[in-house]
This record gives sequence, structure tokens and C-alpha cells, in this order.
Amino acid sequence: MTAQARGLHARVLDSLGPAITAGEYPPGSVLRTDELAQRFEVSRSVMREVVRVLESMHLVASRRRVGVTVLPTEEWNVYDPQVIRWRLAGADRPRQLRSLTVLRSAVEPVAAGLAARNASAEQCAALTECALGMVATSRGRQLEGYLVHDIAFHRIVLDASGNEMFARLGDVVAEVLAGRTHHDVMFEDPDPAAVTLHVRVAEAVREGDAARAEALTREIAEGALRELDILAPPPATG
Amino acid sequence: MTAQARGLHARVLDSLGPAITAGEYPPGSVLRTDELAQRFEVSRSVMREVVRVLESMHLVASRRRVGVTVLPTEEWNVYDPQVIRWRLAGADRPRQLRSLTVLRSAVEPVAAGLAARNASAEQCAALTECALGMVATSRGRQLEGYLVHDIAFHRIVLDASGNEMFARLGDVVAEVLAGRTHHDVMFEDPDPAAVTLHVRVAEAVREGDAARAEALTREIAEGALRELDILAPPPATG
DNA sequence: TGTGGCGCAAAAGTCTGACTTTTTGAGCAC
DNA sequence: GTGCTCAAAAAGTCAGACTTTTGCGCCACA
Repeated sequence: MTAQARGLHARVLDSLGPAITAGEYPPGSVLRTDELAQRFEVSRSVMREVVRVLESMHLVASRRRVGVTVLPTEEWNVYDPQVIRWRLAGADRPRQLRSLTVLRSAVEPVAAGLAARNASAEQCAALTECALGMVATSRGRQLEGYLVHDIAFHRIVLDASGNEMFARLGDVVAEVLAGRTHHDVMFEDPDPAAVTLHVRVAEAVREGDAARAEALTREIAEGALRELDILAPPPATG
Repeated sequence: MTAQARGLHARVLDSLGPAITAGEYPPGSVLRTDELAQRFEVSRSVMREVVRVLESMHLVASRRRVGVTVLPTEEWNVYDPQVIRWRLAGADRPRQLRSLTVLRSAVEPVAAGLAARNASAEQCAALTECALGMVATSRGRQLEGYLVHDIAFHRIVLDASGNEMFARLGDVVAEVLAGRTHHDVMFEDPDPAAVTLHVRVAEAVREGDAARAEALTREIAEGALRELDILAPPPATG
């Protein structure tokens, strides 16, 4: 559906990248460019370009006379959208989802506060529309429709914050929300409390009430964390 | 000092990457691989690998029959440490520094709260040691010594949070703190209030008081933002 | 038996040239 | 003016030769 005829480079990268992030080649493993080229049935040029990209993501390091070494997790560029996608598609998806949700819980409240100061009239309108859309789809198993509005809502807040670093987390948030809806168990309609909170955040932003927008978004985030604790308890449970 | 004999690939990348992030080739500009190869006096293979890496950072997009197009800023992988370094070295350093400081102000308080729950005994000890080091170097123009302890302090907090995404921001924070000390005007000794706050954060973490660790770190962050507002006022000044 | 240096070979790095594929835009026919 | 065809442009792919770095084994020497 998405693509299979995207050029050799992309295909090999999308095969080798996930394999590495999934731990198929544990840190310290040594690969050889020539061998990989044979395995994937591509020329050395293509494989070299793939390795270079993986190297720029700090997934591997290439050294003469040694080969291509898989780096430990702490070295990886975990903010690279590609790496995030690969990891979310892999085995440690739950851990990844938790990390990202905690990140959201830190960033989004502050972003909402800034949005209350900086949002344009158009952004306020769009935000309200999203909130209303969430209300409209909050009952009767319309999870997909709800998801669309939810993603749009959070993306607008991050954009409206006026901070570039926040804005670029829009895709990450989208992935997390989509992941929650699609993969994890979510037979139920969304939490009514969360829906209300979104409406109130839209209000606060529209009124320029930064403190309230921040506090309300913090509540949303805490709700998301609680939900995650129930669905996928963290390693150390009291 | 750092390196000049790092292979052609790295040298070309470190030349072309900063040029793009600095806006020397405005978004929409079209480059041709062959032309670039000639300009930098390297073979097409090397230039192709460079372009592939820039493409993976979403700085450029390569299309057949068109060439290598520079992408708009909103597309860039602004969390890529390499991109951050390039941009901090370039012209829009002030804007970049502000974005990153705002990001810090969102992340670090939450990280400190988590650190209070999760920090090991060793981490608590190291944190206290850093705080004491900051006190010891806070007077008498020992800015470099202070910086070392400051960076170490924040890195430990981010690590101790136990969240991978937070931990990986250690380098970013280090860059920001170093930038503040080295580039921006900083004749004075560090703000005594900030020093005290660090000591108290270390205390709070040691005592496992998450709420206090978070609140105190928020104060530190707000101080950093105020300082930035004075040294480099934001675009829209009231 | 331990230690230091010499040299080999393995692997990445670089270069070159030929060929393929996609895509755009110009020119032509209708 | 609309639509089709086709040629050229640029990236993509491949194959092979050569260079450079560097880990490690081997041997001489202490």
C-alpha cells in the first residue's frame, strides 16, 4: 500500500534499520558492507549509502579493517522520526510508547501555555473546531474519527506554541495517539473527562489564559499516563 | 584541533550541512550532485553519500530529473544533534538558543521529578557533588569550572529520570549551557540564586521529594529564560 | 617466557565509467 | 488549445580497480 517501488536504497534501509532497532543485531555486532550487499542483493554503492545513513542516525559506526559495528542504544538518535517509527513497529513498542508519552507530558503543557499567548485567530478557530469534532465522535465507537480530531488538536497546540522544537513533535504525538488507538486495547469510547478537558483547553487558549491552558493540558497528560499504567504497567510495579 | 583528516565524506558533509542550515541555499534551491561533486573536488560516490545523509536529515530531497532540492525549515530534523550543532554555529544561533532553552524549561522540571523517584544512591551522590562544585566555583570568575559542574549536574538529572528521551537531551543542554557561557556576554559570576536552587534540587532528589525537585527545577528554568530575555530579547517586545 | 616491532591482509574509503530509470518539458499533431 | 510522443536531463544502479587505514599474527630479541 504505502510503497514497495521506492528505489533499492529505501527498501534496504527499511529492512536493515528495523532489524537493528529491534535488536536482531545486538550492540557490538559487526557487519561487513560487502556481505550485507550480497545478502540484500544490491551493489556495494547502494549498501554503502545505506550504511552511511544508519551511521548518521548513530545506529552503527563504520571503521576500517573492523567493519560496521552496531552501537548501544544510548547512542541512537532516538528523536529521529525514522528511528521512532522503526522502534514503534518493533518489539519494544510498549517501552517506546511510554517514553514518548512521558515526553509529551512534559512538553505539551508548556506548549499549551505558549499557545495561549501566541495562537492566531485562525489557530484558535481550528482548535475549537477540533475540540467540537472530538465531542461529536466521542460516543458510538467512532474511534477513527475521534483520532483524527485528537491528532489535529495536539498538532495545532504544538504549532501555535511558536516554538520550533515543540512544533516538530507533532508527528511523534500523532504516532503515539495512533498507536494507542490501533494497537493497544481500546474497545471503549474515549474517556469523557479527557474530551471535556480538550474543550476547556481550546477555551483557555482562545481567551489567552496561559496558566489555565497549561494546567488543563497537564491534566490531559496525567490522564494519558494513568491510562498507560493500566494498559501496560511499567517494569517496577508497587 | 577537533579534526581535519576525517575522510572526504565527513569533510564535505561538515561543509555543505552548515551552508544549508545557515540558509546559504534557501529552501527551494536546486543543486545537482555532479556539480556539487565538482565544486568540492570529490567523486560522485562521495557526494552521493553526503546527499543521502542530508536527505535522511530532511534538509534536502533528491528527485530524478530535478536534482537535490533544499527543503523548508519546517521539514528539517531539528532534533538531530548534528543539525543542532550546525545551527548553533551559524547565524540564527540566538533563535536556536531560545528554542532549546524553552524546550529545557519544559523537560527538565519533569525529569527532575522523575529523578527524585528513580535516582540511584550513586546518582544522588554525584548530584550533590556537582552542586557543591557549583558553589565552590560560583565566585571569582571561575566560569569554566562552574560550567563543567553545571553541565554535569543537568546531565545527571536527565539520566536519573530513567526516561530515554530525556537522557538523550543531555548533549543539547550541554551545548546550550556552553553557548551561554562562551558566546553570550557573561562577565559576571553566575546568579547566586541559581546556585542555591541547584543545591536545593540535589537535596530534593536525595530525599525523594518529586514535587519539590520539579518546582525548584522550574525556578531554575524560569531564571534561564529571564536571563535570555535580557541578553537577547525575543522578536516581539512589549 | 614475555615484549616489542614488522609486515600482511582485511575491510572501508575512493574513484571512474558505463548503463538504467524516471520524469519533465518541448515540440508536434490533431 | 489540448493531448500525445519523444528526447534529454538528472538521479539511481552497477561493476571493478585502486588506496588507505589498522588490527593482529608472527617473529626476533631480551
